[in-house]
Amino acid sequence: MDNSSQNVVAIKKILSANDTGKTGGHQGGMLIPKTVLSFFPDLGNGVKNPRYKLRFRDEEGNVWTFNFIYYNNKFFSEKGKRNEYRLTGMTRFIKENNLQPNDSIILERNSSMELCIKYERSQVQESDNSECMSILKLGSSWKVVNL
DNA sequence: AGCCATGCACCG
DNA sequence: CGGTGCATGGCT
Repeated sequence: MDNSSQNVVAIKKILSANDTGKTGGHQGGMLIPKTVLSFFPDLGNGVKNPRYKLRFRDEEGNVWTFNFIYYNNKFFSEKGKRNEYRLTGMTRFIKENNLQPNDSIILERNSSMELCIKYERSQVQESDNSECMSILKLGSSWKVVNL
């Protein structure tokens, strides 16, 4: 095995309200805390606002393209103050999965360097449809019966 | 350092 | 024209 290139395989980011767009922001993505940067390819600081397009596969097999951007104008202009990383282009992913603030997004890299994305809910879903659609865990002697 | 917010460009 | 993302300012 050769693990010299990457040792961080999975990261988890708890979504802020702004990340999900709930606060009226339309930045379309989330901030990447520096503590989790080693998961991502190095963007360097040679140019202003460098970026990569990264493809992530979700658990249903859909592929999403997000932009990993380093906003670093702090190092390129007198008045620049930006020095942070963001992953953008996630609006549709967040909407389709109905992700809320405090939910988590988990990014993983498998052995072939393929990126995957999944999510984890920390809040109980709003009880609009709690009547009949709770998650059901089936034991081996149970089966689903259609009425 | 991280999160909130927004004017504008682009694109369907 | 509405939704989306860029780039950036500002607040905590």
